[in-house]
Amino acid sequence: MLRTHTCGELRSSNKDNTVTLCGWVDSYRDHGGTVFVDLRDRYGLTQVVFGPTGEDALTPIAKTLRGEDVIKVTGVVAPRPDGTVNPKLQTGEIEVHAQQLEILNKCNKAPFFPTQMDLPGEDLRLKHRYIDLRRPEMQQTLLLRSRIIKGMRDYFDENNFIDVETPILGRSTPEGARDYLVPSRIHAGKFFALPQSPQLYKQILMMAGYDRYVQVARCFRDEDLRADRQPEFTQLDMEMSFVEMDDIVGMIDGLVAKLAKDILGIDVPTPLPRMTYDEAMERFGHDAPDLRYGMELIDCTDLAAEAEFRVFKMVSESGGRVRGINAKQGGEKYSRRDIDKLTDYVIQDFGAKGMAWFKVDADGKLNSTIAKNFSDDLLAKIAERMGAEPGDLLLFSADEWDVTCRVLNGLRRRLAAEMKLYNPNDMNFSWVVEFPMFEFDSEANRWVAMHHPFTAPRPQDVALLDSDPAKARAIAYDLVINGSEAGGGTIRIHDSNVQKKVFNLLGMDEASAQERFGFLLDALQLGAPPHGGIALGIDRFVMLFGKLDSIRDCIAFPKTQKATDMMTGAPGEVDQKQLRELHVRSVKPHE
RNA sequence: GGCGCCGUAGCUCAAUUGGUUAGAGUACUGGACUGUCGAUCCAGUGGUUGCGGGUUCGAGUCCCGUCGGCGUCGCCA
Repeated sequence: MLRTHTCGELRSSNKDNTVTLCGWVDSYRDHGGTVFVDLRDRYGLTQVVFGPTGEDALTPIAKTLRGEDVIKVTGVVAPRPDGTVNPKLQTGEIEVHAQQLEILNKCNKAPFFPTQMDLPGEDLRLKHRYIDLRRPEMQQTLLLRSRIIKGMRDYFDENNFIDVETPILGRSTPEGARDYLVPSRIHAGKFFALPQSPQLYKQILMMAGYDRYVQVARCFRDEDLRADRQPEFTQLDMEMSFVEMDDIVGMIDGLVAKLAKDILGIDVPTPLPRMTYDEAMERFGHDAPDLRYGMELIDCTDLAAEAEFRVFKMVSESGGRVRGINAKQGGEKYSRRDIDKLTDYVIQDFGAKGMAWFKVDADGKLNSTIAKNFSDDLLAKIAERMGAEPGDLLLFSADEWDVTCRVLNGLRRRLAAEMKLYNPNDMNFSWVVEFPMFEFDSEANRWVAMHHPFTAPRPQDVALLDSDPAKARAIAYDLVINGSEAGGGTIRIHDSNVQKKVFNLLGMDEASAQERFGFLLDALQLGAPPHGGIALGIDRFVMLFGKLDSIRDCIAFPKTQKATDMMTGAPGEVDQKQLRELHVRSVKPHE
């Protein structure tokens, strides 16, 4: 090693030691006769002094040091003079009096500095990621990520899981997300796909007798990005045999409690609370509700039917729903202008046709531009149903059920954030269970699997696969943290006949099911144990445990919203020769 | 693909209703200084206002297009 210590470890007890430190110049203070340099590495900062007590010849060289130069300094540890101890630094009681200085690498014209107060734009941070990653905040996040992954690995190791790697080059399955494709050189015209998840491999491992499998698995989905979504992301993937839902959920309960304790120092009581999908949608309008605050959805469809107000009346008579939320004491905070903005928001983002609202007067009466379309008696009933008190703001969505869900979930989240209804440091863990097996895709005019096509229906719902697929519920469970889906899993189908039936329901005839998933159907008839599992989104765990707003801050080298790497410039052009070898011709758009 | 926000010095930002030579802080360069720790003081360098077009006597500012970053809807089994 070029160094004897890190920049975070010297204390008064090292007095008179001769030490060698290496690191980056965090800052320098040139006083003429004396030059102070704060030397930084990922362990901390140490003040190095060049001056009359050190080698005089060093001072002229020390004067040339600038931010982010990489240097090696040898010197003697000394207590700082009285009155110059820096309590902000862990090493603040000492300083190193330099005797030798070597500039290992000069930093010329840095586009920005890890030390600067106002962070530069994210594009610049991503382009020069090596500078951004020097920031203590980024280093803490990557350390947190490392600790979370180690905590997970240790936990599953203690529980007798085997870590098995699965292929990155696999077969494309048109179901689900868009695949990243890799052309095959050896097989002209054929392609591998990068895995959206190791789903089928881990099921096959169960059939192979590896009854407790775990993997930190990189997954790829070629879909549009969001603040919490990257095209390549990391899952803690696990699968168990001879289990029921409670076994998987209980195993994860234990993991969550351990991580919360070890990482955040909080006690999370287990078992974590569970709620069915239907209840979540009814009470919160979303399958991953944020339970850190109330403001639940309240149904007023029956009352709306009595109103003269055309929108309410028509919606309730045509099978739609009229639901609302009560923003407690929101009447003053939200002006008419603010409410107009909320209306634009729900129209623009969720396809709402409008938003009805009432403010609750000091005497408890509902007041709004639409109030004249309601009898006093009806207004009183609505107020009572909504638990209205003076000063409250009531917001309503009247539309088809799914629209009211989207609109009110959006409003609920936005208002809760704006009105600070929860402490951002609070952590809430829960399960949402019993998801529907299928959703009807009106564009494709067919059923699609809500989770994936290998999800087992509840035993009592198997008959519904034939009679009423919409009503069939899956043995599925999502882990929800603070209103985010942090993971999801299911018990899998282990009966080839049920699997064939589901494939059939999803519009696959026997031949194409055999073509795509024949290996699975075969395996399901050659000794398949009952099994199930779950995958946790590690990037999101880091986001939530680290209180970060962007998934990009949890990943060392993330992609931009347009799925590019600003540092390397990927994706990039390739030679014609490479394309020819791959039997691929590139056709640019508009040509 | 839709909607929205942003783009001015290396960096972070300002620039009145469209009006003179586009400013400040910081970084950088030179100088002063033996105890600072966001060091201080003096002086200086630094600009195709992302790019292209348009409106106007006049555009950083208004309009259209385009590129890039971000947010969001669709999408994400």
